[in-house]
Amino acid sequence: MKQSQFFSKTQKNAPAGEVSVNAQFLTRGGFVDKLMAGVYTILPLGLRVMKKIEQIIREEIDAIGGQEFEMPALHPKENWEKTGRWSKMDDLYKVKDASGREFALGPTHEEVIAPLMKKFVSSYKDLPFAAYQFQTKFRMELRAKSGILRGREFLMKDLYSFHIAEKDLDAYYEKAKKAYFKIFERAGLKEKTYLAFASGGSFSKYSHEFQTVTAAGEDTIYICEKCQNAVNKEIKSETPVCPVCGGKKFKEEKAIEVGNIFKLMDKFTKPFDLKVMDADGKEKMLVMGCYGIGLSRLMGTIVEVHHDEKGIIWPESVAPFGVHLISLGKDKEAEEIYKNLLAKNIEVLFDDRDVSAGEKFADADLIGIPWRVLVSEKSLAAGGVEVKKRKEKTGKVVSKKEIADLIH
RNA sequence: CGGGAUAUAGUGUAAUGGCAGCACGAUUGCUUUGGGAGCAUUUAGUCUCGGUUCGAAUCCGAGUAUCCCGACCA
Repeated sequence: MKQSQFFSKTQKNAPAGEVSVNAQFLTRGGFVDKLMAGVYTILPLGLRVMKKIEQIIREEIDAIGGQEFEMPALHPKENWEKTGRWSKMDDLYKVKDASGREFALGPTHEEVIAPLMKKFVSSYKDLPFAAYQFQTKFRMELRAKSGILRGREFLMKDLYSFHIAEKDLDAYYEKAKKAYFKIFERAGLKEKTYLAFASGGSFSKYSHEFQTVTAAGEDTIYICEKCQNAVNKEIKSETPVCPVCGGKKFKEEKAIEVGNIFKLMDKFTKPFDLKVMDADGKEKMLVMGCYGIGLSRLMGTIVEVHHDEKGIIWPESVAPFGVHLISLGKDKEAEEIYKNLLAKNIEVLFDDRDVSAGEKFADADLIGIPWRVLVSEKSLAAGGVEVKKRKEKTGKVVSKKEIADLIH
């Protein structure tokens, strides 16, 4: 992609009052644009990152047998009344059409998938079953905050699993837990992400959150010094020792919840009477698990974790481009390198703009593409191009032919 | 939802009751190219509604929006 033709533009200053790091850099870099509090347009640069994250999640969820589908965002009121959440859930967006009929804008999709399963699952032989989607969710946050970390409309991956027996749910739950660790590892958050025990609601003792340690986090977690599992502050008083190893020493940290897995048991299968025939010829109520990851929140969290004073430092796995190619008055030579890199399936953002060198460097640092390849009078005289990693201070000159091998 | 702060051009700001100004950005042209360069050109604004006043960006009231703290948050 040539930067001169790219839709996104960078800004020198962040809007006044915007204090969160993710909002500042993502806005200035041209990744997102705020429409209103908690509601963001994802610009082309941001969408590239989101698609990378989405693909990582897709691969890992497919690997544990999830089947991708897509449910509507607009839900009939009746389904939400059936589960009691129409009146109980206070962050539910409710909309009315001209005839006065009411709908919910989906904050989550148990009310849609449970009745859906009734149509497709009729025997224990159909189980276990797991389905997931990437979908825009709506939650009426009274106080949207922290840039894209807590929005009113946001993209989420939600996975739901259905089982004939609790032990099957338990087994799948453990598989999902492992898949989640892989996802956060691949997204560049391995060192900072902890499994945290959280409130399990009315049916199970605990749910599990994946908490990434960052100062921008809204939650407080206590990390067990012995086994590195964590406990959310909300249950810390009733869980004074580590539920995994019994350890008593904890480190307190601010963290952001990047994922949550939950055993719902029959909470949503019951209202929809989701029963099937088991092998013993008796009808059984299904049990259910749900597993969520907020993609937009994950993108914001990655920025909170990976940045310096100049801008974002994307992990290679989620970077919008692999290489930022900068030409300083050497467009012809740069064009040739651009084409060669593209031919090798490397994603390149080619800064062919007619602006000063300083502006190009500042933008490259802000946007945060992992590799910078510079073509200039100086680099050509030294034998080729200068290649520099975003996270490193200095680069080195390599010949034009060596670039692709270096970058892989 | 409770509390606090703020609201002037795309962004940052000035004008405190008397001509809405500056900088950055954007635009067009020229020049320039190793850390946000220069000259010229064009562009665009007082959140909304009401009140006080000869006169309101400025004072008063209400509303709205945004940010922050808290509460809430499968």
